[in-house]
Amino acid sequence: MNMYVSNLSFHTSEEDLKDLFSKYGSVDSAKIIMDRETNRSRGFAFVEMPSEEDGNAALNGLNGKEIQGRALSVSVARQREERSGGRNSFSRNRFF
DNA sequence: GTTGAGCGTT
Repeated sequence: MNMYVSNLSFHTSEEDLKDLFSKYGSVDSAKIIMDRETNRSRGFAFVEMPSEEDGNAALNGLNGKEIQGRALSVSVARQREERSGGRNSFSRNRFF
């Protein structure tokens, strides 16, 4: 279960997300996206959970949850890219 | 000590 967490506070850390999501189930990893050039938080993150039912529970439980002054926006993440073996750009069309 | 919609460096 890959989830997209947006509207984060700039003070929120990955551990904060792990702690929040772990209340609804085991969290595989939480990654806050930082600007690659400035290394500053971009205010959104991705959280991966091994269980989808726990993931949905966390999604429903944490979406709109106010943390550190900002209301979290949780949704199912898009597919980032084909993991490996992608040899042409046609693989990007996830609907085919 | 900066900012505020968004889908990530492999």
